[in-house]
Amino acid sequence: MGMFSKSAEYAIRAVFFIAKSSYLDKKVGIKEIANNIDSPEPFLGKILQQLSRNGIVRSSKGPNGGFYLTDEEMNKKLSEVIKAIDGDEIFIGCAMGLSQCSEEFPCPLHGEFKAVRAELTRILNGVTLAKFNDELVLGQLKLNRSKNS
Amino acid sequence: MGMFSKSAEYAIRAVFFIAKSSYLDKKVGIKEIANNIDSPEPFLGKILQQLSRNGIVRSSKGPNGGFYLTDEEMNKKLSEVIKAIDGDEIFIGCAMGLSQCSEEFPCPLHGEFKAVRAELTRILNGVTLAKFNDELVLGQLKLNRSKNS
DNA sequence: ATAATAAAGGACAAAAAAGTCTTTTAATAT
DNA sequence: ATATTAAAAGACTTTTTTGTCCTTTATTAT
Ligand code: FES
Ligand code: FES
Repeated sequence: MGMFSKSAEYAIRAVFFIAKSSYLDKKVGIKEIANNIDSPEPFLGKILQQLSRNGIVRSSKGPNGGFYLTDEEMNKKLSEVIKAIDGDEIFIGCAMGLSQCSEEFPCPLHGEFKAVRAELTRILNGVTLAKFNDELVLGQLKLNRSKNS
Repeated sequence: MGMFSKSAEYAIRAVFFIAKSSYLDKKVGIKEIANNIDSPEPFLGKILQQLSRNGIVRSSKGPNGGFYLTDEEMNKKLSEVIKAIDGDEIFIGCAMGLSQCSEEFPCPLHGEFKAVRAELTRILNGVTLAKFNDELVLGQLKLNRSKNS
């Protein structure tokens, strides 16, 4: 695996896609999101449920329903998305898996890994869901590796 | 999960323990390692097999056998340990799981995540298996969170 | 009111990761 | 040579993650 779980990866791609759509004042359904971010549709549904329950995205049912963000969600941080799906272990856990990361009884990697985690946290706190809307609309950034889009 | 898989976490703790033992000119068996790093004994056996096949640690069978490092392995980098167990996805993979990380068609997080990965790589390349032997012998660093050490 | 739509929820299924157990192979001490 | 020791190897089980499918609930358009 990479840095995050598969679920979290789908979640990241999905929220940016929803952000871009909401920026263009469009709600989007699971199917459209899945097609645009290369994720299995029903599995993505489960992930969106979690994000919705955690207040990361909003949803409405019925015709013309779908997922969207208000200004409130647009200002959420990417770190909150990760935490909603993967928990906060990556932000606070010990590099070599000791039951808790401790200053008093540090593991060998403690000093150096504090820095890595801090950098990761800084970056994920600095990225809002709205941050890349302009570039995404202009097509300068990608949420998939497909032929089209 | 944390940054690495459970297997990789056990591997990291194990190699540092073996390094410390070899530094004191002692071979160590699976049981002793498992007891000292809080890992399930048979599962650790599997991990040590992989490390052995990948040339990270050496082993000898029979009475007084066990795992140990020569000067050659003492100079291996922690990044090699991680790669032997988890592969190199964490060092080269796209933050949001696109099939490949690409400069030409970057994902929104590309710029910032390059930095995180570079920092991670720099640190794991900078740590040799021998690096913490003195501190481990002195008991200043821990490989478990148990009552006794 | 009714039909159509789309997310929510729950029950499953498949695959991967984590963990266990038993047998085999190699080394050494007697 | 033989018994003993300890890792290697392989088959297996359990748990977690990933993914699917079907039913229910809420919303909207007619
Ligand atoms: S104790 Fe291991 S990272 Fe802090
Ligand atoms: S394209 Fe995503 S990190 Fe490089």
